[in-house]
Amino acid sequence: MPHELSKAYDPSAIETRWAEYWVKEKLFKVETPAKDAPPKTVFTMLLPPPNVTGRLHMGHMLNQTEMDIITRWHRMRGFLALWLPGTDHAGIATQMMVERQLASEGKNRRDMGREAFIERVWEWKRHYGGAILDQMKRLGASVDWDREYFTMDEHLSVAVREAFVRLYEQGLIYRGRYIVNWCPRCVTAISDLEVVHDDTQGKLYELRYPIVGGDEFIVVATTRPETMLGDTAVAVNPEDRRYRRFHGRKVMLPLMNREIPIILDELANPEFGTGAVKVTPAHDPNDFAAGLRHDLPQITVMDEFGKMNQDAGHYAGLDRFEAREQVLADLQEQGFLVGTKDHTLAIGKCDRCKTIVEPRASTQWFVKIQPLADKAIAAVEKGDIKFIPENYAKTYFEWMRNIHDWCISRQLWWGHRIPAWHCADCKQINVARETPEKCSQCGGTHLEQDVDVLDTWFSSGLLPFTTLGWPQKTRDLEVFYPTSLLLTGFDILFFWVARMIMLGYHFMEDEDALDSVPFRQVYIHSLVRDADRQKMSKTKGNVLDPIEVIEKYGTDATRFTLAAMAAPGTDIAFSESRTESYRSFANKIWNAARFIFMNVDKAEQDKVWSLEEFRNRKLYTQTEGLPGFIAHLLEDRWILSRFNSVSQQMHEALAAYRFHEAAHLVYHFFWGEFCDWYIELIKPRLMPITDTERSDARIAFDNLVSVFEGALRLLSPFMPFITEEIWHALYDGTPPLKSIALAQYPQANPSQISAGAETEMSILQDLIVSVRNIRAELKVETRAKLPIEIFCPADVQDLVERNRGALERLANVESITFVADSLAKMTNLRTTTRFEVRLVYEQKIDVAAESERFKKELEKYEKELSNAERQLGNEQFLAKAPANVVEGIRRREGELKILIAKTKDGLEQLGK
RNA sequence: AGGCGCGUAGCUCAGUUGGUUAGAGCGCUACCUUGACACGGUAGAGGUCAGGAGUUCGAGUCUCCUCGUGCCUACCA
Repeated sequence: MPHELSKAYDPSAIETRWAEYWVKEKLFKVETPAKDAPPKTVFTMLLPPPNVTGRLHMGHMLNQTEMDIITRWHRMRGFLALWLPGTDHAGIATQMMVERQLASEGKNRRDMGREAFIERVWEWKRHYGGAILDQMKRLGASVDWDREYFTMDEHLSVAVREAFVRLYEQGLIYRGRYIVNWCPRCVTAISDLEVVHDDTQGKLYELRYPIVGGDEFIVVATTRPETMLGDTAVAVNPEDRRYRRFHGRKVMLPLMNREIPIILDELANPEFGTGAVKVTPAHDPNDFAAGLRHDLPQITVMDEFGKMNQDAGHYAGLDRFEAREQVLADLQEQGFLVGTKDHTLAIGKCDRCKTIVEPRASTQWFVKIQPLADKAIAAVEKGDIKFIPENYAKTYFEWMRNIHDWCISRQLWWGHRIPAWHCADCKQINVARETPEKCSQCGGTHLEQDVDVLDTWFSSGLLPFTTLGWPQKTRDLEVFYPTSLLLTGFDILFFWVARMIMLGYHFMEDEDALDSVPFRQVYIHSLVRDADRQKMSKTKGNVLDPIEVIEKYGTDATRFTLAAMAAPGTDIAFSESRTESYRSFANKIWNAARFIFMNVDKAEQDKVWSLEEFRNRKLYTQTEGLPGFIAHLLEDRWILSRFNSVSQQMHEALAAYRFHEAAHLVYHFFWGEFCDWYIELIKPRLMPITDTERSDARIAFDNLVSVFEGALRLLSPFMPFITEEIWHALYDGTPPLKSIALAQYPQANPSQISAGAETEMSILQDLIVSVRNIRAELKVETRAKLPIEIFCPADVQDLVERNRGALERLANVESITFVADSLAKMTNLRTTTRFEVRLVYEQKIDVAAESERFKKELEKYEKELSNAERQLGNEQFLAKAPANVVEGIRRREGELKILIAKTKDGLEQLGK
C-alpha cells in the first residue's frame, strides 16, 4: 500500500531518522566550485562556535533555528549555501572543567605539568567535546559537517600564529606592564569584557594619614582598605584650596610607617568624599596612570592568588579579605579609621567563576586597538556591514568609540600559546611563526617560549577567513568570503562580532580582497526568556532544556515556536503553550496528508488520477507559482492566488529576517485557508461517478496535490522533519530528489494572483459564515438543513449560482431562493454590503438577545460613520490625504449608511 | 552616570515607511464524535493600545514629559 503514514503524528518516530539521514547522505555538503564552474550565487554563514564544553540551551536553539531557516531557504532558492559548523576551545571554561574533574580525583594540574595537562584536556575533548554538535544534529541544522572545525585544529593554529606575528610586526601588538583585571581563582588576567559588574552594598572607609612634620591629618576614602598597604602617594586636586597648605608635604602611611608624598593630580575629584585620594599604583587602574604621571613606585601587595605577599608587612600570607578585616581592626585600634559609610558600588566579578576581580599590575600582551577600531567603525558607517535591527549599530559605535586596548594574554595552559620566545641571555623577545633556533639579537640559544596563551576570542575573531583556509590564498576564500550573514545574540556583540569586524577588515584588506568585511549583514536575535519573562539562568533554576521540549513536542513544533515568536528586536518569552499549539499544527499537516493520500490512493486505483503524471510535471524544480495548474472553478483560482500571494509575502518576510511574520503567513495559509476552506470545498469533487465528474476530479486532484506539495516546500525550512517525511510519502517513498530540502522554494508568479478570485471567495465565505452564524444564534439543530433567501445584486447572484453546492453543503442549506426585494424587514437576517441573507426558520427568537446584538452593531456603525463623516467634511483631509484613502473612506461611508438603515429596520421589526 | 528597550484582549505576544473596521496563539462560552484531524470542527465574548501633552487633515505607530519595568556600557576613590 503506497503512502504509508501512521495514524497519529508522532514526531519522535520520524525526527531522529531524518536527522541521521541528512548527515549520512551528506545532503548539505558543499564542494568547492572549480574555477571554470558556472557561477552560482553564494550564501555563506558561519555558525557561532559553541564552547566545546557547552550544552545546548534555548538561546542556541533559537539561533540555530533561525540560521537553519535562512540557510535552507537560500539553498532551496538555488544558492550555493554553505553553513560552516565548529566548536570553540574556550580557554578558561574548558580548563576549569578539566581541573574540576582532576580535583575529584585528588589531582591538580600543577603537579601534572603543562604537557600532561594539555594532553588530558585533549582527551576530555575527544570524549565529550562533540556533545553540543550531536545535539545540533537533532535540531536538523543543515550545516556542512565535512567542514567542521575546532579552533585548536592545526591549520587554525597556524593561522592564529600568522595573525599574531603580522600584528606584532605591524606594531599593533605590544607587551607591557599595566593594570589588568585579575581573577585570583582562575589565576589569569581577563579582558574588560570578561568582568561583570554587580551592584553591591559595600562600605566606604575614611582613613586619616598623618602629615609628616606636624600634627595635622589628611583624610582619604577607600572601599578597599587592604590596598593601603601598597599606597605610594596621596593625591589632591591642584585646584582644591582646602589642601593648598599640604602641597609638597608628605604623609606617614599608617601601619606601614612609610613616608609617601602628597601629589597634585586630577585624579582627586574635589566633589567626592574628602577630595583627597590614596594612590595605589599597583592595584588600581586610575592610580596606576597617576603613578606613571608622577613616577611613583608600584608596590604589589598581593600575589596571583589574592593573598597578601611579603610587601604587605606582617599581613603577608593573609587572604585579601582577611587582610581587609585585619587592616581595619588595626587602623581602628591605632585611631586612623575615622569613618565608615554605606556605599553601593559596581563590583567587578569574573564572568566565568564570579570571583571578585582584583586590578593588578602585571606584564601582559595587548592589541593596540584604535587603528583597527577606526577601520571597523568606518566599515559600518559606510554600510559595508549592516546591522539588523539597525539600532544595534548604535550600541556598536558606542563601544567602539570608547574602546581600550585589548589584553590578549591569559595565564592558562589550554589555548594557543603565544608565539614569542624570550632569550635568557639578552632578554630579547623573538616573535616568530616557527620555533626559532637562536635569538635574533644575540644569537644565543637559550630561548623559552612565552608561557601565556591567547584569549579565546583572538582565534574566534579570525574565523570568517581562517575557516576558509587563510593565510593561504584558497579557492574557498575566493568563493565564500566575505560571508553573507552573521546571525547571533547581542551578548557577544563586543566579544566576537566587533572583533571579527576589526580583524577581518584588517587582514583581508591586506589580502587585497575585493570586499574585506567578514560579513555583510549582522542579524542580532533576541534573548529567550522563560514564560515569566525572566532571564533563564542556572542559579534561578528556570532553564528550559531544548532537548526536553523537543522530546515532549517534537523538533518541528519547537522550531516553529521559536520562529513564530522571533520578532526582531524583542525578547522571547518562551511559552510551552505555544509549542503545544504548533505541535497541533504539525498534527494538522499530518492529517491533511493522510486525507490527501487516502483519496489519492483511491483515485489511482480507480484510474482517475496518476501520481506518475504528476511526478512528470516536476513541480519541485519550478521556481514560479504552480505551473500546469488548471483553474476554472473559483476555489481553484482562489487557492492558486493565495498560494502565490503567500509565497510573495514569505519571500519579503524572510529577506528581512522577519521570521515570525513568515511563520504566521504559512501557518495561516495552511490551516486557515488550505485546510479549512480549500479541502472542504474540494471534497465532493474527489469522489467522481460520471465521466464529467471524473475528468474534473483529475483536475481537482492535480490542484489539491500541487498546492499541498507547494505548501510543504514553503514550510520545509521551518519544519524540515515532517515536511521531509510527508514529501517522501507523497512520492511513495521514491521521491524525485533525495530531499525536499533540495527542491525549489516556491516563488510567486504574479500572473497567478487574482484579486477577483480573492474578492469572490471572500463574499462566498461571508455568505457561508453568515448562515452558520444565524443558525448558531437561533440554536438550530446541527443536522437540520434549512432554506435560505438571498437578496443581492446580479454579480453576487451569479457567484452564488456558480457555487451553489458549496454554499448548501458548508452552511447546511436545503435550498436557496433569490428574492427581488430587500429582506431588511425580516427576521433571522444577516446583512453585509454585498448581500442580505435570511434563514427560513419559524421559531420564536430571543428578542432581547437579538435586539441587544443589533444595538451593539448599530452603535459600532454609527461611531465609525461619524468618524468617516468628520474626515470627509474636513477640507484639509480632502486636500492632503492620498486619493485612495479618501476614496476608501467615501466608499465606506456609503456602506455604513446602508448598514445603519438596515440595522435600524431590523431593530424596528424586532420591536413589533 | 550614560546608552538601549519594553508597557496593546484574562495570559504570552504581533502590528516595517503614520492612512479605511488593531491581529495571532493559549484560555474562556455555546454547540458538534460530520469517513483526515477532539493535537479536531462551527460560532461567539473579550481591547478608551500605561498616563498626559504636542506635531499632523489623520497617531498603537512620530516628539516631549510622567509612572512602571527590563537590559547594556562605565576606572569615580
